Amino acid sequence: MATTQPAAVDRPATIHDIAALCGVAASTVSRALSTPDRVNIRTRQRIEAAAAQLHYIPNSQAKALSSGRTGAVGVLVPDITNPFYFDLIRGTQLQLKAAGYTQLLVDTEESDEVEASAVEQLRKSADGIIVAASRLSDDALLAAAKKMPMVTINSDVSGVPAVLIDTPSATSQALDHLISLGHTRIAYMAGPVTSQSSTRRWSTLAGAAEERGVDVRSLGPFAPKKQSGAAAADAAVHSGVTACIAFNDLIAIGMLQRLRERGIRVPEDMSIVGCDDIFGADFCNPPLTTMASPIEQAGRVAVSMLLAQLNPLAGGGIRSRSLMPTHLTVRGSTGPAPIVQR
Amino acid sequence: MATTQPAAVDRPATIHDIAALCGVAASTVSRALSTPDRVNIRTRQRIEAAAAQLHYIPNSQAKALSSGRTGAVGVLVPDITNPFYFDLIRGTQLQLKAAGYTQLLVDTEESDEVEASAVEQLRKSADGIIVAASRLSDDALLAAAKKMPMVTINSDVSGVPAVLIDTPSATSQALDHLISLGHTRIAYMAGPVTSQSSTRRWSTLAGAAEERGVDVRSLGPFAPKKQSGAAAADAAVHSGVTACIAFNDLIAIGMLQRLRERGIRVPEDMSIVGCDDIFGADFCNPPLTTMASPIEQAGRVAVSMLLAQLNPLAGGGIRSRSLMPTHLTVRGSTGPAPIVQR
DNA sequence: TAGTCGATGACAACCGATTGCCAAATTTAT
DNA sequence: ATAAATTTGGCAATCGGTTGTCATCGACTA
Repeated sequence: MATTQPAAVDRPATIHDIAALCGVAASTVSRALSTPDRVNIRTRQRIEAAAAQLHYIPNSQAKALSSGRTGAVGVLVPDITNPFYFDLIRGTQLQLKAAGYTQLLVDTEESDEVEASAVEQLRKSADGIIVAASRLSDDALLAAAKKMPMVTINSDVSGVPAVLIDTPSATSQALDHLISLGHTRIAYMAGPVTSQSSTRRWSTLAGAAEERGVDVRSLGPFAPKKQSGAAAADAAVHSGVTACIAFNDLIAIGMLQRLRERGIRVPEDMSIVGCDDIFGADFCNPPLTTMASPIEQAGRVAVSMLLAQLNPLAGGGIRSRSLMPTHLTVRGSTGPAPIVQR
Repeated sequence: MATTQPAAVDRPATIHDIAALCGVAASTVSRALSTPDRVNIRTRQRIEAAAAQLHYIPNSQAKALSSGRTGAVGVLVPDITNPFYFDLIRGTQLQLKAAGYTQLLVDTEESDEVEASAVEQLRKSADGIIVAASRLSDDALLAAAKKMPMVTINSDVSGVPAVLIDTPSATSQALDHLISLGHTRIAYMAGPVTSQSSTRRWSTLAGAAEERGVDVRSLGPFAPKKQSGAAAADAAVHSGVTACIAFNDLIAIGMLQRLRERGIRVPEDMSIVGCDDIFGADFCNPPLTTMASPIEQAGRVAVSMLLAQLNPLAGGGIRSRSLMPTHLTVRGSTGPAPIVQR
């Protein structure tokens, strides 16, 4: 067998090999594979058979170079090791894969400069980008979005399609939850100053607190890492509040650890609310009351929105905003306010 | 100013634009940028200035196509959402970035087929790959390694460079730890059957148990996910052991949760040892005794080994094996064996 | 039977770089 | 001053596809 096979060296097959094997031009092979209707069904079948026989795998570089489309989408996150992004990444990965795209994951290290250079880099090597929790200014983001298709997650900039996770509304729920437990002196443990989510959440919280007539102050900012929790815990204790709403679960969990070290009981002496319901929030000690949202779904939606931008053919107007619902998940880290006020 | 600038449209600049601006050939620009010595220092400076002025960014696709080198390295992990891989990924990412490479992260979904096809795919689009916790057979892995530069993590296949995390030796430590606490009936909660780490660890453990004359049995296999912990916990309880060594922390943490639900106290009624010291192992309830190793460093080492393969120029023989030390971290999930034997 | 049209496939330019080869320019040696 | 040895820079092929243009062919219409 295999008498027809001319020179099956070890080098991967190209469309030229297929063309030679079938006695047609390379362009015909290209069309047969990408625009099947443009080619006679019988030649197409011959070509497909030859392709299979030679284990043909298209060279994505070459394809990208000549067509201008790379088949890749960049996904930028500030910190890969932050569990919050795991599900997000998984969501984008699954959805991109289903659509035949490749995911280029980039860790921007919580830095606006790294993020900007990554965007610039990706401009050549990706068809579009998804930017989670951008640290860029609104203007920079808008400028970037004009240069290449983009969807942001948790950045609300007019003119830039976005998936927003509705933590502000959940924050109000959290506040009501704490108020109903008798807390009146509450702290918000803020995230990075460059984080839009943090500032948005604080403004919502401050407004809600005023309406309800309770004392809510902002402490921080704190880096969104578990280690920052120690400083946050100390700040909270020192400020005399009885409950805290943390920027995210990482900080909240760090606080839990620190408070335990200091012998301060949660929730008896201090209630803690986190945000994101990350891996670990359900099994820490005590389990964390937190604001949960469908993160993986947020990733999928972001991909859908981006792909709609890339292939405008399919009907349906392009959504430019998508709000993901968020709800409060009550666990063991919140409880009645201590009776003895200090 | 900018009178010389001919047609600075919005399209990114190419070497041809630079060439035109400097009045030299495109090839000279290419050389000036990649082989500076091959070009007169004065023209080089002019070219560099022009490049900066035009915000030139080389097109990686084109570069890859003509040079054969992509400047990218594929990193394959079975499950992105498994916290164990976070630090690994971060390690590879940092080291690759430092060397000017791009990381292509792929989630192989715990499937050998997905893994195989990813390897095939990456053959064109990456210069080399790093495969963590491969689910491929030894033969398949060896065959793949012959086709392209590769470093595995936790796969011990002769002929394939590998970084091995020395959990077997730590497993013996864990066993001794449990024995010293008085345990004599111990279970190993096995991971996936296709996981080499799991089988290697079990054989080490079985050998050590025989030497020491204690009863260690293998239960499972269990998927390396937190949900599997429930089944694992029930199996352990049913088998009548007083201590368990779990394939990884995910299973161990899942067991902790399940045991708590069933009212079985840890460590009073049952001791649990995990493996990997993942995010969460220190703050679960009780904190998990586990086997820790420098995962991020493992990622860095894997990258170094791969880059040594890619650029054999630099002196120093290529290491083909690297063993990462592991140690037992004792926390609250292990304690003395219950006095009343059932 | 002549004329028209759609389907099909081949040719060739092109994407943006790299690189082998050669010629011109410059330096050095004689 | 001339020849030889080096630099230095340009031409053109190449990587592996995509895509616009055009010739060919058969079928259908008039």
